[in-house]
Amino acid sequence: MSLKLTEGAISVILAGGNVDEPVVQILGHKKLAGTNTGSDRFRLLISDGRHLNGFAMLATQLNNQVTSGELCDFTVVQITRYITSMVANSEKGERRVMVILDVKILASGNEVGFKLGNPKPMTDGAEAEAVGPQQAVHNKTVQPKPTANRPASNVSVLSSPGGSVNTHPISSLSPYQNKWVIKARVTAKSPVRTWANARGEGKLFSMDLIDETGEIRATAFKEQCDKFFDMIEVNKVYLISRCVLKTANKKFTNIKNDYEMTFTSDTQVIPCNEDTAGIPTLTFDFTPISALAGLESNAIVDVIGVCKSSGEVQTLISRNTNKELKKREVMIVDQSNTGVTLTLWGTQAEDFEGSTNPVLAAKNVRINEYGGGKSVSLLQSSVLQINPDTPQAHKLRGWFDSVGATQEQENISGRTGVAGSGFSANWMTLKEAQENQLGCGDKPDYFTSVATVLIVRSENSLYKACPTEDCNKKVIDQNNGMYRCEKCNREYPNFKYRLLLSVSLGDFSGNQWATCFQDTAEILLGVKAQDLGDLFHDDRQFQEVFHKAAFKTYIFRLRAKMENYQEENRLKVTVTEARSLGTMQEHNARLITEIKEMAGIGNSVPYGN
DNA sequence: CCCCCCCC
Repeated sequence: MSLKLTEGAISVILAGGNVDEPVVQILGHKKLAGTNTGSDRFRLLISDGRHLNGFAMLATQLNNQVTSGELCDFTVVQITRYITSMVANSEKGERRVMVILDVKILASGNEVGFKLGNPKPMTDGAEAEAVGPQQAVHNKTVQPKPTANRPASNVSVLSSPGGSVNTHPISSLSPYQNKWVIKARVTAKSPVRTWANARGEGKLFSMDLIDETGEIRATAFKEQCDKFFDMIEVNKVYLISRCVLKTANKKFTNIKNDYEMTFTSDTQVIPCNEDTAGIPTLTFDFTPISALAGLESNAIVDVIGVCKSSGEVQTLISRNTNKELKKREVMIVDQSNTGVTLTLWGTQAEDFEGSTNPVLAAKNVRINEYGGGKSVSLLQSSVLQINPDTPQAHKLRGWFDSVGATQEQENISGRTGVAGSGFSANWMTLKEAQENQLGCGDKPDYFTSVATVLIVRSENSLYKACPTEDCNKKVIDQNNGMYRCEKCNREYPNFKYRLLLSVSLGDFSGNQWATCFQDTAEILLGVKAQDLGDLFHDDRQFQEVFHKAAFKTYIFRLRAKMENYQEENRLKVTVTEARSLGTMQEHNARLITEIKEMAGIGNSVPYGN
């Protein structure tokens, strides 16, 4: 193998010229740390044997080749793909930066072991020497300098005489300079969303942009939202300039960039229909479905799988917003021979057609844990592609048609715990539930306890509710034979009895007050709410029902949420299910399994499997 | 200037 470097390549490239697949030697690298993992960048010192270039940026997808040592000092590589771009530099105006997109290693650094040739740093003289026709062309397409008195709307930094523009890599954008134009593809676009809070109200949409060097999120508020929403289309390429850059809050995004852009009244967006092949489309970093089980809840991942089955659209009411939600759960499977439930929301759920077993590729889905199983759920910021035309999707299709369709997959979304009961894992004693900070997050936590009913409060346990189906609002007795429902805003001649029962539950570790609504209260009391209401006039019989309910033991499914009541945090617990303990044999079998798991004895499998 | 992303 020849180790001949492409002498003179660096001066041509830095002058704006093109050199096909130059061979260079790596003589050093420097890590430019980002603020989060995944946003680190490496700057390489490269030599063509004649000149050194200390401003060769490595595309982030090649970072692992530096960290693995593959691109260590003295390594000789062929640069198979690169771009250059002008970046502002405070001392020297602009400088051309080379971004290395792909390399082929020709000889490892250890193998070579020394510096080839006698490369010298590039000087302005050297650059001038290399100026050719290309450089002359590029000099003519430099953007006009913004001036204070120029009308902003009719002179565009994007309209240059030759029709071509110098564009800047997304990876070079920062709040410290605003004279840039990016050429970027929209990979995701949010719907318009409105907000209203203490600081005001408005509307916005946001989009994700990528080019060969990186990605960034951009948001358009209010007027800009109206102005650009219809124009911006997913998968199209645009020339974008004059946005404001600010530090991205990593809490709200998984875009790998320390900054994000905000559109301003000055912002220009021009569709770009030419030379867009070099601008990448959305890239995925798929996690095999089998690996999802080992990841933490709330982690954001990309997944790809074939839809093996899909459920019906379900309608539910959000506990937080009281808004109606539509969701559809589909089972996707992949070559790891594992399946996971993927949850679609809204119109995506309604429009979904699963009967043809489409391949689904989803970017930025969130891992959820429910009942010991893991599932993935689309978020507003997720991207779902159905039957994408990619090699990976075709391979998956081939696997599914030949093997996957007929084979049984392990389902990591299946719940552990008592088989077929709908009960889930997360067994806890009452004390553990109190000590494990359950319900301290945004969402309630669910747990399961075996506990005994100690006290059942009869006071205020029964109330007269609106007779309308689905309205359980307490009615006001008008004392004229009519009952008023404030929620329905009307009076009825009748009502129905509803239960809202406070019970103290106890186990060996402690006790906990909990609330039972209609269904669970009827189970604990052993009577229907209506029948209990009919007994109301007979206090002895009425109280007897409550006495009989005490000292019975159940498997309780409990929902826990920490609430602040009179400046004190207290755990509010609701009974969502109360089940018979079953036979002692069944109960003991579960306990024995738990003990084995705790002690690490044998190949114990979750109870019920 | 948003930052909600849902349910069992």
